[in-house]
Amino acid sequence: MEHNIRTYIEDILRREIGSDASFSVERQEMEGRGDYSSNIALVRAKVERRLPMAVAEDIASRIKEKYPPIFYKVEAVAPGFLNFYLDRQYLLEILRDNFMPHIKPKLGTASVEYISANPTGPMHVGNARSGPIGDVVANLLADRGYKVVREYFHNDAGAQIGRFADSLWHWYLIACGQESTLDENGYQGQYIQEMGRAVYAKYGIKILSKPDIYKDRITKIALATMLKDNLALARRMGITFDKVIAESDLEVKTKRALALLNKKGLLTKKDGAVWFAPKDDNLGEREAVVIKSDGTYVYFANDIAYHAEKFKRADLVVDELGENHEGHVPKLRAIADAFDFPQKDFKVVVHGQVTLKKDGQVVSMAKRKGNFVMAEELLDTVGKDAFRFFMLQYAPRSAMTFDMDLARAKSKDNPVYYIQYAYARASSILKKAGYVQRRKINYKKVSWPLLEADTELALIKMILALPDVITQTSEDFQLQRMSRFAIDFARSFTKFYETTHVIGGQPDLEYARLALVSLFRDTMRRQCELMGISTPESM
RNA sequence: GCCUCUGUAGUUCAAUGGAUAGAACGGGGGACUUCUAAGCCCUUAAUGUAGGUUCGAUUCCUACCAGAGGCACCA
Repeated sequence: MEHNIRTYIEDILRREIGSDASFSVERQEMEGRGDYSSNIALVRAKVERRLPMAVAEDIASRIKEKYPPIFYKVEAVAPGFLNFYLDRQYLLEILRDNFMPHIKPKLGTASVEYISANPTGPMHVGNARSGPIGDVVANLLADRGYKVVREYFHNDAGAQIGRFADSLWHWYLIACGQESTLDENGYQGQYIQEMGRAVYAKYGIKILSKPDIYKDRITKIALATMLKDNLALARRMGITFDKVIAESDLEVKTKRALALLNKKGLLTKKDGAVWFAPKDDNLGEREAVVIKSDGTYVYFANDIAYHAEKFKRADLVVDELGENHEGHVPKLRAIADAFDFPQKDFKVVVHGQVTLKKDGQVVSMAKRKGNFVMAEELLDTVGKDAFRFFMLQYAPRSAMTFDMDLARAKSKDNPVYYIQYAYARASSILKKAGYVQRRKINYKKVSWPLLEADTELALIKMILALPDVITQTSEDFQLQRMSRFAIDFARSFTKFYETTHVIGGQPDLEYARLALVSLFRDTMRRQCELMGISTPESM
């Protein structure tokens, strides 16, 4: 394991209190609050029936006594906070420690499903938000020690697809110059009209009289094309899937999964249909039809099969969904119960809606209506890095508003460039000193104690804080923590850069500073890799 | 109607019940001839409303107001 200062302080405090009291330890950046602080005394005051300050002072003096080499100052501050100031020597020690090889624990297999866009139209921005989120979750889990399987579910079956097939046929008829009216629930986007024309261009009117054969055939081709496009688009976002599961291939597994549920008594018949009805459950919230009265499966039935399979082969299952599927989550959880998969290992990440503004207007994004902004358009406009970073800046669950025109005009304002710029500057210094490719800094030969300036120590503290940021984020999936930390980290380096000249001067000091620059660069690269953002050597 | 989520500077977003609510963009001002000015420094400005719990609330509870999503033999 990497060194985690925050949890280390937590451990110290826990030992001091000797109970499982809940309290927090957090990193501080504000002047006068130490490097880390805790509210432990405020929490304990109630239990011990003493004044918070008294408790704080008490703990402070005990810790100072017991751990003199770690903290150069531990202070109690009104109304009862405990502020820890880390000793410089101790910091440098951990820094050296971090150069030792770390053994990653083996945590088993994690399945992460994301994007899974419906193939009935091009991927829109709301869908695409799933990409960077799911991908970074996968990266974090891999970093933590899971063997990660990235999955994409291709919804190419069911009633919605039937509707799509009818619509496609309709637009083909129109292209042929035939009379035809589109069902009111039909698809009417630009893209499907083009597809209809493309079918006409390919077959002419030859297939007009054989809808029973060709409707199905052209739909299959259309769906396959859509899948291919979506995966290609994902690749442009820097995402490659290990597994693509097609709903239409699931039939056997679905039958088997339902049989198993039936054996467990979790299926009931009602109104001629078969329902999934988990018992121990408060209400019909989770009840859902799995087999329609006409004998066909609904999507949910296939989802049961798919999840049953995931629960079998993975130790951790993550679903990344849009908020419009949030109502589906209790049912998914019921599936986990049905297949005896622990709820704590089944994580559902929900991302909020993306509202788009274009020409000052809010654009609604309904696939059937066809008025949506395609992810591709956005990706073309801002590029992969800005796209990913933009999506990662906000808490996944939060709704976000996105101004297309602003994106076009101001993609340069994206903080991702601030980060990359800091990285490029660091690279530039190292290159100038001759250290990028051929020669590497030998961290073991660095006189670290020569680094004394506040800007240098601040940078070191951030380097040492990263493991904690990664750990926390891999647990709660609040991805904005990563991107925000990266911005702060870049700022910290920029401050150092602005105040300190690295090259030149006393050789040992120069070497130590070069080492710091190199370390910053390594650390930043790791972060960018986790976020899937490129690190150009120059800009 | 029922359920879920969201209301924070002009705008887009942060803040495990904590200290002086942070950034970015925008607005206003400024410095610098060194390794990259996509940079730096200063400044401007906010918790929807009304109660409640608490030593302490943007965070928890209640009501209200405003917005989004879900409540199909759709996906």
